[in-house]
Amino acid sequence: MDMDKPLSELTRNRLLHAGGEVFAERGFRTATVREICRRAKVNIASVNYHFSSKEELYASVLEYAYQQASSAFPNDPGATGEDTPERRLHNFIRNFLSRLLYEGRPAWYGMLMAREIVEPTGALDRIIERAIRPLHESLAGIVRDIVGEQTSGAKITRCVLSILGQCLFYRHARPVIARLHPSIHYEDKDIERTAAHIAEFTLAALRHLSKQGRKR
Amino acid sequence: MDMDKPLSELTRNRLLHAGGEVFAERGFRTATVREICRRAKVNIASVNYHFSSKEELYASVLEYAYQQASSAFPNDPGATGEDTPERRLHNFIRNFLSRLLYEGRPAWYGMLMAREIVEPTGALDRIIERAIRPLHESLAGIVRDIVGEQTSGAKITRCVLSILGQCLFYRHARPVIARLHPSIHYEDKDIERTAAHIAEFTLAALRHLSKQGRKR
Amino acid sequence: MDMDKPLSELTRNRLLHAGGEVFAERGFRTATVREICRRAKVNIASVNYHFSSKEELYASVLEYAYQQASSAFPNDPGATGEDTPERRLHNFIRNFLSRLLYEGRPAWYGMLMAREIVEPTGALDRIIERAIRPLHESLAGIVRDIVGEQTSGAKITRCVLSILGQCLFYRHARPVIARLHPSIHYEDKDIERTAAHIAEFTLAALRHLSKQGRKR
Amino acid sequence: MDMDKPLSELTRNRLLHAGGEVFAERGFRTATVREICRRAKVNIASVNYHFSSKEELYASVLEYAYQQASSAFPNDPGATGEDTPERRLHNFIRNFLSRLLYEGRPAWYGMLMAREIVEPTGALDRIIERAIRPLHESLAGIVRDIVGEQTSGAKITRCVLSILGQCLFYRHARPVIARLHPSIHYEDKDIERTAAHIAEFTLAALRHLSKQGRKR
DNA sequence: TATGAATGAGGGTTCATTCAT
DNA sequence: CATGAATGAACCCTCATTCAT
Repeated sequence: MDMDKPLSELTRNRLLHAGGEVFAERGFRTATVREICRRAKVNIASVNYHFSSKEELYASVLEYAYQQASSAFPNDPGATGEDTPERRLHNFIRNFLSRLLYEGRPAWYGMLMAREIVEPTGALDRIIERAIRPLHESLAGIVRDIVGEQTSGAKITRCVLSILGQCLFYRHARPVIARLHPSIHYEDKDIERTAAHIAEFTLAALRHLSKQGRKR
Repeated sequence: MDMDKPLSELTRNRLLHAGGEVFAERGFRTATVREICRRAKVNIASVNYHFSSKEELYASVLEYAYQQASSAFPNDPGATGEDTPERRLHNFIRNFLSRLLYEGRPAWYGMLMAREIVEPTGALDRIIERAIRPLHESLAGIVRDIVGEQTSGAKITRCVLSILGQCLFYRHARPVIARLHPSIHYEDKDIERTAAHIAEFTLAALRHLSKQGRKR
Repeated sequence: MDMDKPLSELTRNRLLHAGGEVFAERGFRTATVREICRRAKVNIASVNYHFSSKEELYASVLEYAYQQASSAFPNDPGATGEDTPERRLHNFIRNFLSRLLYEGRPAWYGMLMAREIVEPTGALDRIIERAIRPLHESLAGIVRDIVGEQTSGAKITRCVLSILGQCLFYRHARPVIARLHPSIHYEDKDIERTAAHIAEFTLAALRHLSKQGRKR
Repeated sequence: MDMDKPLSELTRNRLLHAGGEVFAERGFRTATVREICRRAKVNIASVNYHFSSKEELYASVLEYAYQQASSAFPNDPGATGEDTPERRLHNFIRNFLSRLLYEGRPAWYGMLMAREIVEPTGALDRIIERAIRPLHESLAGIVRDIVGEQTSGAKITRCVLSILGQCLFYRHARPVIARLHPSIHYEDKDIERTAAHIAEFTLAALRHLSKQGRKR
């Protein structure tokens, strides 16, 4: 049958996938268009034909990765439903870790995000507005529900950073963790376990702050 | 006693400093030997003459940076003295953050370490054994002193990762934090404030674990 | 009688016009097929479909430009009518300058000719026989009528070159003239003024030669 | 003996000569760095090492050509000595033609100038100030000495353009002249003959203007 | 011991052209 | 007839490294 999928879509998609892999492995500058095209099995001029430049390809890969990750996992992790704030926090952490560490397709979303955060390119601003700021705000809402309204915005921000820092560390420091603590793996159930720890660690801290706040 | 080698030593040192700056700013692959030599005001062939290759220069820079940082800050942060474990934890966090974020000379130690953690080169293994493993173990000792001996090693490791993750996030995600939370700065007193938050956040969590442990 | 070919004719014509513009602006090698097709608003494959190659398009553009210019201006400038030779010379110069410098549609005939003269392509020979040789001969006839039959053909040729050189300089050196003498413009009345000068300058020279010839 | 001529000078000079040839033959855009390096028998990276870009090489070639031509022929053609204005005009024309058409080394000065005039690059402004404006002014002085002070500056400018146009035509239209008038050559004595014609043609015209001016 | 010129591999990009649709 | 995606050669330039001095 072969629905009327245009031929170009195929090449474009191949480039997006190959680009995602190579950019994730090597970073923007170190990645080469030639390697991407080799892996995508397309002509080297295709990048400029479909994306007009390496930089644009990179931006498109980030966009594509974001969409893929968004559709693979619930759209606004932890913010849905009428669960207790504690459960929403746990859900958020599990979901965020899954996005970062999940090894399925596209395996490189987390790595791309991590690279972009540490070594930003011109595409960072778009990423921040599209993906990161909503994440921060969503998490801040959950934290506020736990610690109570009397806690200052600055304090809540610090807590958000503490939570994200704990999660992202498993992505950023993965090579180091692999060497120092080889017993920590990244399968689904390992991610579950990691999420459980971070949720417990964080909840204890937030409850402490909540009590402090109420005392004042 | 070979007093007459200051000139070549000088060139070496200039290359180490310039290399530290440029590698920290641009990363290993993106940094260019020309730029390093330009900034060091030495001949372009000096890198290969003194270090035989760009890669060896990079390894030497990491080693040099580690030594400089070790002499600038207490050698084993938080492990010294006979303070209470809680104060030692706070000291450790403050000290680690300072190393990571301090902007004085050499400003690039933290950035180099952060880069190496996220995007390891061949030099990572040496770094791990020289700097990172001792750090992990030192911190694990403090955590154990707080939560008590009955807590499992795996749990302690997780806590160590949670602490380091909170700290490193301020380095890794600095560009993002600067955009989302421009009120967070990196002066000495800001580092102090960040350390205070992380210490409080962590202590609350650890005390919770400690109580849980005792219940069991 | 084949009334139904307007569409392909339209594409051809659009390519001829766009090609004329772009070739005139950029020259044969520097002009790109993409730019021409973009400006003609036709598919990029059209050039090879209608003209089989960029080179053939260029030759067709030259041919087309010649025809357009021939129909826009009297066919054999200065040779018609039974005017005095002096008036015919003035007419010739004005007409030739108009062809070269006229900015209306197609504005690019003069530029194409000028480019082809300075930097000939494979199409030059055709141009010479179709356009340039008749021009030279026509002008030589006028000159001969002024200086008299006793003047040698070689001398007449030199005079023809002197006249054409004066005219073409305004085309060839236009960028330089614009910088050195910004008061010289290229509107209709400016062309008239330029033609008047060249005609006066030339007539004085030719009359001198004429007198010299008669003395001998 | 081999005086201490640096080795680099050799490569630089080779590139200047090869660049002059290729740029003259093909024009700036069409000329390739590869071809230039091939002809100069140097590595392809040498252009960027010695001149940092193709564009800079081109500018250097123009500069070099100008200096070579200046030293090969009297510096300010026609302006020297206390000759009569008529002889100075003849000298100027002969000298200018020689620069343009001389086939010795570097044969390409005239072609480069001609190309730059017709199809200016970014280097045109420098050329104008260094070479073309002085030429115009020098020639304008001679013309003024012949036609008298009462003639307007605009008229003198027109005469200068008429003279330069006659001369440059032999360069610009050389391919066409070669086809239409194969009896015209470019040897030294032919240049002499061409100069004689242009000088005679021009002098007749200028004397006419001079008389007109005096009548008024 | 130190220099700066020279090297060649490989970088991203652009081009006229071709081909399946 | 017409399209737009695909091609591969060639473009200029940058790089870490080497070599003669």
